[in-house]
Amino acid sequence: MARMPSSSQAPASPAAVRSRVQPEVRKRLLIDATTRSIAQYGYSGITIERICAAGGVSRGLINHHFGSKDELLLQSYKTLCDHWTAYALDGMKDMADPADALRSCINKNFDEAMFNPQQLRIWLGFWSVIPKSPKLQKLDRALYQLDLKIYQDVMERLAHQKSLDIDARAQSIALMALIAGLWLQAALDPQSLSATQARALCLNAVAHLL
Amino acid sequence: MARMPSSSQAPASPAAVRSRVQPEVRKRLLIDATTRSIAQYGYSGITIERICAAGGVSRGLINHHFGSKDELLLQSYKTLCDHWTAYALDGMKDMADPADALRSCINKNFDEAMFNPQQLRIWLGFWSVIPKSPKLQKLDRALYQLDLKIYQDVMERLAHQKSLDIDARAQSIALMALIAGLWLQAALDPQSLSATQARALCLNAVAHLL
Amino acid sequence: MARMPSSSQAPASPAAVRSRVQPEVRKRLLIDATTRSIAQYGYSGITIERICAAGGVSRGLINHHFGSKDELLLQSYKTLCDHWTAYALDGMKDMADPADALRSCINKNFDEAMFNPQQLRIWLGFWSVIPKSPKLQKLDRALYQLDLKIYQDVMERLAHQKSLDIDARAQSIALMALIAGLWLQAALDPQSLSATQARALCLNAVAHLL
Amino acid sequence: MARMPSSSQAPASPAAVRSRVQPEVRKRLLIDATTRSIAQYGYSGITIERICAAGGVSRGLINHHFGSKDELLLQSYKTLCDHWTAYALDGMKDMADPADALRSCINKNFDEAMFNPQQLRIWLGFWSVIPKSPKLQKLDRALYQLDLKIYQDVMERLAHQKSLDIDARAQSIALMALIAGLWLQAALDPQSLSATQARALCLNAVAHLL
DNA sequence: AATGAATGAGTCTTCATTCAT
DNA sequence: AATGAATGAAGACTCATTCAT
Repeated sequence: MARMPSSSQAPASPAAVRSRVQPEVRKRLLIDATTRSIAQYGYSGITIERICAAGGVSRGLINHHFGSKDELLLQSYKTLCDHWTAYALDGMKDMADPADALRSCINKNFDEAMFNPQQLRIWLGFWSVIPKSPKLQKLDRALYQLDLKIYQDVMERLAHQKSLDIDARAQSIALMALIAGLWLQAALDPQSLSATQARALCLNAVAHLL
Repeated sequence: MARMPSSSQAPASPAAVRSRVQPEVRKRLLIDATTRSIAQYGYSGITIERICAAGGVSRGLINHHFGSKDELLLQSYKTLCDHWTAYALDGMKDMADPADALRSCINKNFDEAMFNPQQLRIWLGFWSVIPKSPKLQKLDRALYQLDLKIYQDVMERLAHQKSLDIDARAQSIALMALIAGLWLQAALDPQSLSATQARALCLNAVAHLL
Repeated sequence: MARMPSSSQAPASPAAVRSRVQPEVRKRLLIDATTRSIAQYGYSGITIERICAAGGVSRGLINHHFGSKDELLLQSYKTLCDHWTAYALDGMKDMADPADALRSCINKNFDEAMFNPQQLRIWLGFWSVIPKSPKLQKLDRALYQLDLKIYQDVMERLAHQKSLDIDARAQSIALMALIAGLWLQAALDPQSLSATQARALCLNAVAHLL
Repeated sequence: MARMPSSSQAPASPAAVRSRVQPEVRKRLLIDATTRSIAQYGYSGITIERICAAGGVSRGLINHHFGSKDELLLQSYKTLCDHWTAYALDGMKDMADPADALRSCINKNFDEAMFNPQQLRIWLGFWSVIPKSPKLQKLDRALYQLDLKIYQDVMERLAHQKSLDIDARAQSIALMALIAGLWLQAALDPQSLSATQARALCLNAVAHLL
């Protein structure tokens, strides 16, 4: 099963060595260091210096590979979205039963990899700057539409199977908002909401479909 | 009817005059300028200079009255929460019918004063820094518990009235998460969600109670 | 007689005191520190830090008063041009005899205040960036046209007085180019050219008019 | 198309290949790229990256061949001076008539190859850093003395031929300053001075010798 | 010889804060 | 109480140079 946040290891070496790797590998490492830094310091607490320290590389490397901090952040959000997409779609195809698919979808939102304060605060951090960044906005919108399509498809299959007359689109928007709201609450106050509880609330919200 | 964002007036004075007013009045003005600035520039885009410009006062006044930018932000969030609380509670007492009360509660979340991109982005801005600020966290937690209590009470009254056997607390958490998720979505992509649509989704979620 | 480069004194105080002066006074001081720094370090050797050190103020003050280093440089060149204009025009009006006026004009180009390596290198420094800066270009062009007009007027008066048939404009352009070339040579290799020698060459070039 | 018998020519490959050429060839290429870059970006706008891009080689090559950027610049100025010297002397020997020689000398300063904004700004760029670089200073001084000698010789021959009593050295210094001043003016404001006009001014300045 | 990834010192700029007036 | 000049720490970015490949 796919593990979402690849947030790997610490720098390890004291950076004394001038290790030389493929640009793509370096970029991945820096993107990873970025998301880890957001989790650690908060979105507004990240600096080039901190990210590079987290990645165990020198300060100049971000500009070398990304040109600017903004571009790194953009790429990081893109990667985050891509990972989530791959993760959410993962295993959906095999499921013949739409009910299973819907349950699977919901469950993924609340498994350990996703539903933990660190990960959720990464999302929250990006969300807060989306309104001011057209590029991030575009990425977010695409992600939303993709997710919406997935939920809507599943729900339509379910409705058809059970001969229910529902507005699959509206229900999907509601379910996604519910999930987002639970993520948000968990990011703001992890104590107030367990993964089990959150998952149950979602499943209950679509109980009439299952 | 209560108007939430008191976003009132322009500097008014010719700015050349060193107008000397009551500290409390100045504080209110600065807090107001702060929320307006967040709406305009985004949370990470606010600076002392911009806030003071928005308030039509000089750069030194914030530290004079609040001691620090952080304290101003804290007071601003407190004011935002207080306003919301007063607003949400407003008119609740008069309602004998719990169904009316619940509908009123929900409606307030999506009226013009609240459910507009500017206002929602103010909330989003504060949310993003809550995980890193214990003081903001505390305020937010209190607000959440208060809101939760209100919803729970109403739901319990409803359940009793209609002899329904529900978990009022769980339902309240779910409803609040749904509302928060809809706010978030509207903040991220105002085009994707109308107030009418959002309100309908919430009312539908509690349809079994009404 | 006007003293061109007001290049005054060193910081004097250890900057421990937070001296507070009128913005205009501060701006003058910073502009003065700028030209002195160009003389000392060369145009490409000036930094915000060096200029502020030369002015005995903190690093942030330039941006406070000028907004950017570029703007400071622009203002500095403007001041340099204005000073030169005032200086060159100074005393011209009183001279009834155009021959005296021309001699005076020439002499000013080679008196101690102007014709010294430090001062000439300031001009050279600015010249080198004029081709890349439209704003500096504009200032320079205006200065050139003004100077040209002055020389041309004097020469026309001279020609009229002596009933000579000359192209005053062409002669003026040539004289100005000769002066500029001598300035340049003195800036590049002060040893190779004395003020006396340079002055004599110019006077010789217009001997037929005097 | 028939394949030409490979005459072991330089590949001129599609740039993807790591073409390996004689060091001297590479140096020439880099020096050429340097002057072109100064013309394009201005002296203060040149970077190792830009120069290498202009030369179509990788970033590391300058330090590989020249050791430092400063050394490259020094070599570039040397080359510029050498070219000028060869160019100015070129054809001088054949001229029996010193008047022709002087006219030729002057004309070369204002032909298309030299008297164009790009070329003149290259000179201006170097001039601006000469005061701060002893090595460049030395090169410049040598060039000046050489040029001076040439002009002086020609003028002495002319004076002898026409039995004129002139200070050939002083006249040469003046002529060179006039030329330099015209170059400078054309570099600062190309619109203000045509080659024809500039040439005429110089010829007029030595009319008494011709 | 050639490449370009990596480094880190240097620079401009931003901005919260201080404080003389 | 109010102003805004002054400070200086912190940040992003530039860029010559180094060096593994």
